[in-house]
Amino acid sequence: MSHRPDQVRADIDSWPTGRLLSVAARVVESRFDEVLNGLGLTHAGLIALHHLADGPRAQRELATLCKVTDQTMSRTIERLDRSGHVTRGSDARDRRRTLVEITPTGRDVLTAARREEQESEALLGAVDDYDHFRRQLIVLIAAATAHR
Amino acid sequence: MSHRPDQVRADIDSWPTGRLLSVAARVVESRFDEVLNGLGLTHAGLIALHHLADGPRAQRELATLCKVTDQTMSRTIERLDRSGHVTRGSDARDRRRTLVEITPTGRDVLTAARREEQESEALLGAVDDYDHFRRQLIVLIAAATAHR
DNA sequence: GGCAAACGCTCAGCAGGCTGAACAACTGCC
DNA sequence: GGCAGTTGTTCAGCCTGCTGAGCGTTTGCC
Repeated sequence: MSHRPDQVRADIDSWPTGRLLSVAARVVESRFDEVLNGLGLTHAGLIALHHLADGPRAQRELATLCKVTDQTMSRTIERLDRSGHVTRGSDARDRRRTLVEITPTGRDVLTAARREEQESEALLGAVDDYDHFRRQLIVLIAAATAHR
Repeated sequence: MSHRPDQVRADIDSWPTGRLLSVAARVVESRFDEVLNGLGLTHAGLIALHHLADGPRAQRELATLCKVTDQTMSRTIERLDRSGHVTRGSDARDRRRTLVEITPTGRDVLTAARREEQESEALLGAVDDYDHFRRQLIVLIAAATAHR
């Protein structure tokens, strides 16, 4: 009862778009969890590593790039540090700053994760115009972060 | 440095789609936070109320509809109960079950939230084909939840 | 009737978002 | 030089996801 496919369908149609996005994000990301787990990484950690590939960065800079708050990034980096994927050191020029650098292990893990990422997103074949879909998401994020 | 628009753009282009979805969800939902706050509600609570509009439901049923785990729903309901938006009572036919029912206050708040929801999603004007975009999200969620 | 299995919910604990507040280090201006 | 303000990070605390485990109730089969 109340589980007939058409009813579930009608139901989800009435959801606010924000919620659709959030559910979609969860299901897509969860497909990748196993891989990440095997590598001792998390989604947030992976994104941070991604931004560290080109060289060390201050935490705040990383936070901005990853579009999260400084506080959230602080914890993410702490975990990456504990797991040996990055090292932290204070900036000699400005001792308020923490410079975060990817370790060789971190780099290996990043490479492996990137390789698997492609395949893991196979699910997205369900979307008819993948590139267009991604562009829409990017436009949306830009719109939201711009005029504010 | 490294904050030139084209560079930020190039950067985000390389993000995995799951992450784009998650960031988009956050920015869209955050636009609605103030309203929700004013009503003493949260996003999770609102979705639950939405599914309670047609009558009382068991918690597990609610969890399924909202696409979250039983445990997550348990806490959401607990908060809605504390804030007076729902009441909980055990099902006489099956005392394992908790029947959740929306209160008059809950109904008022739901109506108010729904009204504001429309306007709050104005941001989504940035997307060129809104309906198509939503359909893609729904297809994606369906694909992920189906063959599993 | 009785016992094992399934079911519905909660507790514990972790990760990842957020805000507000604290604190040390730097900057700027007098 | 010194003090006020800004900046970079962290601490505390909240909400929402998740998994794993526990506990009471119901079901089903002998």
